[in-house]
Amino acid sequence: MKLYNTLTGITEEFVPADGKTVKMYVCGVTPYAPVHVGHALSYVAFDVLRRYLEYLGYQVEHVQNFTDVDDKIIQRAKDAGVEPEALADQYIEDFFHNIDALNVQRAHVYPRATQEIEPIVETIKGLVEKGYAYPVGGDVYFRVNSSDEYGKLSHRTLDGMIAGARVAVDDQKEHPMDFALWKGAIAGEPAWDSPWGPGRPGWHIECTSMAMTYLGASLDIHGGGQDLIFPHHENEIAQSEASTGMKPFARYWVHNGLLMLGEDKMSKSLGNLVSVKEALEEYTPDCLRLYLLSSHYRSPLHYSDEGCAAMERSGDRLRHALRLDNNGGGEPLDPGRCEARFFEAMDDDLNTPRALAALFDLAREINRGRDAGQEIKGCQDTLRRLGGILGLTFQGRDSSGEDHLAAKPFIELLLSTREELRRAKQFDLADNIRDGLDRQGVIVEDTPQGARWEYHPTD
RNA sequence: GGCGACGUAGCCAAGUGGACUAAGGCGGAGGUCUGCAAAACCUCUAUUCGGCGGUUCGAAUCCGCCCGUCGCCUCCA
Repeated sequence: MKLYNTLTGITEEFVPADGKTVKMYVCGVTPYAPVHVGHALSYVAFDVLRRYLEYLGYQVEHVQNFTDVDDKIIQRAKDAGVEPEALADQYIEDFFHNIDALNVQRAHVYPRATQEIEPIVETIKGLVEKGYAYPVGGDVYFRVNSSDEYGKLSHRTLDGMIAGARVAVDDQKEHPMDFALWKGAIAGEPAWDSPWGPGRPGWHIECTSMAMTYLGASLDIHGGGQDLIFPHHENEIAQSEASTGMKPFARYWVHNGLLMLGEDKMSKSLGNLVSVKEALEEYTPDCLRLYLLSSHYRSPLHYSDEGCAAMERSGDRLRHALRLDNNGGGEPLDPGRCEARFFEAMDDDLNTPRALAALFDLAREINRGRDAGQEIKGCQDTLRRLGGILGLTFQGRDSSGEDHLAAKPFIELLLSTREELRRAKQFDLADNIRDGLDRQGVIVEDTPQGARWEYHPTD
């Protein structure tokens, strides 16, 4: 398949270094707030990438970290009067709960920065010994000038960055762009021992260390949101390549576009976010996936209720095509053309909008084939299989909640009365019951198997 | 200020030089089904791709300028 590589700026044929095992590291969250739909966009995109690579026959080794020590966690924990570790635990649990609900396959390893301090310190030690980093005042900084390739991922130069004039001046640092590998301890904050005194890891070094610990010195794919390209991933490259002397640290850098809410990107720091939990209260997991996959993974996507609601209906369309039964035993319908279009789209830098279009066309052909009396079973199996590569479950809204509705026996009593009235051709009275229920939020639909109803609270 | 992305139907969104006389979804309009509805299905729904120039036999697709939107340069998926 072809993948766009941020490092080279072009779409390249992707093949893992050893031809069969894909080492994939995806940047995880800093757990101090509920996981939001923007995170979901990223993890669903990489989930689809992984599922597709596995479908192609590769074995994927998937590692995703938690940055469980950082300024924001410490601050939030202080505000909430809990230990930073407890706060992180709470949001890691939230992360798993919601990401599982979205049918995202779990990574094989989820290292946590706080549990990897030893290898992190070792990595920093090595960088200091080789002259790529220097300790000063309890901190350790990476010497940005030690690499003439610094800026190769984000495609910018040190001069250009400084011209931005938003670089904080710090007299301790040799160069304004030097970044912290180790931060000296501040009283009352979590700290670990190190050769430079007590402190904690900087933001970027943990990923370098954990990626190497669990996947080795060279990764096939390193992923994350586009907002991580600079400085996070740029710094990771600098550290990692300096540390091992091996280039490239990651062969393919894959970045997803950012989710927008209103005029800005959805982000924890701006506070304009919709949590996955909130979204799942309104929409099915398939609906959210369809929505997140309806635009290309590298494009920005605007989140909206209207958009999600539209996707719920399009999801119904796919589900319905799978529910149909054969209507006569005619010629089997051939899914080949749609299937080929699906794979062609997926091969082309994971073009999920086009892949979805192929799925919708397949659904239409199933509907048409059924009406024409053709054998549709094979096409339905294909639709289910291809949808599975996109992580779709084809599960509709769970209607079991209605069992708990206190009014259920009364509704069913009214409906059986209505059924008798209909049989007696007393349609005015029957329609009265239907309209009356409708006003209470109970939607009645007649089917060959009898009346179906659904409760939609009217708020 | 520097770097980058984008602007396609009422809305979302593919397509990036020639079978595009522009996918797909939502919405809308007709139809089938139904006692009537609903749901579902089927059909139709952009002579045109932000604007103006240019290159080319040929441009939504390449180049230039203009207008507009967004991202990164600071924590962020």
